[in-house]
This record gives sequence, structure tokens and C-alpha cells, in this order.
Amino acid sequence: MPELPEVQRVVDGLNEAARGRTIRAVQVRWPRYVEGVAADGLPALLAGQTIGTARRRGKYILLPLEHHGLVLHLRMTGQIIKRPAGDEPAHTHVVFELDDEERIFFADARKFGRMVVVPIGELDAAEAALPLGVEPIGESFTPEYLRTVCAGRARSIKNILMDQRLIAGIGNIYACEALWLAGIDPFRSGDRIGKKEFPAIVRAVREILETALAHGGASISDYRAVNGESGTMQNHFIVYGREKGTCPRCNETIRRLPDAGRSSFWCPGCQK
DNA sequence: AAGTAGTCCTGAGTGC
DNA sequence: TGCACTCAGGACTACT
Repeated sequence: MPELPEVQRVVDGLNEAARGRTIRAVQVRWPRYVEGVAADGLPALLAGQTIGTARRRGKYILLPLEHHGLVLHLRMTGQIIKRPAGDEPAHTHVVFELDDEERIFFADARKFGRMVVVPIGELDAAEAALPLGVEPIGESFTPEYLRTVCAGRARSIKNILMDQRLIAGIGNIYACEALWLAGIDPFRSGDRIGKKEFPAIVRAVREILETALAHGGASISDYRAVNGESGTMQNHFIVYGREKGTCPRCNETIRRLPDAGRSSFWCPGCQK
């Protein structure tokens, strides 16, 4: 499930593989993947357009073309892969044929992902309208900000970290890992986080995301970079997916419990 | 108004 | 081995 580091790598991969290329033809295999314009009109609409510079906002990918802009979300199992024509990934929903004889495949096994198409003049407005909070690796994500959004909230700190309207880009994996790093119990409610604990949480979130960016993201489930390579961050997880494993900090056994529908992994020994 | 349930999907996991 | 069943999970909508 791609989170901020994985989405960033897809954006970097798109810019390496597709920027400046021209879309020769478009195929739509699963029309509901496309929103904003009629899917059957997409080939005629996008053919001939040159691909601009992709950027990321939260877990969204914004891809400007000449006359239209794409707002993409990979959700859980989405992939954007560049390959030769004959090497098509499973569950491909949209194909861009490029002028270098390769293709960009937009694939998604669970069909949760979407490609929203807007006129290029509306792309910035569409981005601004995304219901997203601050970027967790940006200047705005400060201990003071986190303290403000936690104040008076009975929801768990982990749930708050994962709320895209408050902080954009953190999912289940990095919320679990960041809270382990900070030594904070993921089930503790936001309004019971002490003033001195916010800097540690903010520091941990930044550290875990920056480490993941440096490792090219984590490849679990279906995540791949645009060039098909895997990230290696999954090899550095301490708690996520490590139920019944041993905490390297205190030797307690890692546990898993659902919180608001999502599996929380944490160490009861040293996360208080 | 904040929080919960339902929805979309299908591969993977479980039980028999 | 295989079938039937359950479930995860990001973000959105519809309730309470």
C-alpha cells in the first residue's frame, strides 16, 4: 500500500521515464478507472499530448500533460509501470503508448485507484481542492501543529497521524513505525499526549519517512517503482508485519490489534 | 461535529 | 487438492 515515500518514488520514476515523451495512443480497459471525462473519449482526448513534470501531494500524483492534467491515486494496490508493449502487468486498466515504443501501464488489482482527468488550466485548482492537511516532511508539520490537531480529540494518536485531512501522506505502515520510534502507544488518545511528547512524534515521523525515501520505499503487496524495481524499506520495519517478533529495544513481543479498522502493530513493552 | 458503518474490489488466507 | 468463506484496507459517503 503506497504511502508518501512510495508515491514519491513513483513520481520520480515517472519524471525519469515519461517526462517530455509524447502519448501516441491510449487504451482504456476498465472505464471506471477514469473520472472527470468520459472514459471512451480518453484516447482521442489525450493522444498527441506531451507529458510534463509529475509532482506529489500527500499520496496523490499530479501529472500535467499539454492540455489536460491527471490526478492519480494508487490506493492500496495501484501501480504505474513502464514496460515494452508485450510485457503488460496483470490488472491493467489504462495504457499510454509512448513515442519511445514503450508503454506506461496503469494497473490496480483491487480497482480502488483512480485517474481523474481535468483541463490543464484546472489542475492547480484540483490540487488545491484535495482535502489534505500539511505535508509531514514539510515546514508546516511542527510539534505545535500536531498539538493543535490532537487537542480535544478522543481518537487515537495513530488514527490522527493517518487522517489525510490533518497530515497528508502517512498510512498504516509509517504511522506504526513512527510511533514505535517515538515510544508512544498507538492507542493513546490525542488529547492525552503530553506537551513534551509532540516533538518526539514529529521527529519520528520525519525520520521514518526520510529513511523510507532513502530506501526507495517499501515493497509489500503490489508496490513497485515505475521501472519495476522494489524498494527495500520493508527490510527495516521494526513492528509493521512483525507480530510475535521481538522488540529490538526492550525484547518484549510485538503485538497486533485492530484500531478503527486498521491493524496496529506495536510493542507493549516500550510504547507508553 | 466528531466518529462509525458501509462501499468499492480481489488476492490471500483460513477452515473443512 | 479444492471449494466456500472471510478479510484487509484508503478514501469517500451516509448516517448517528
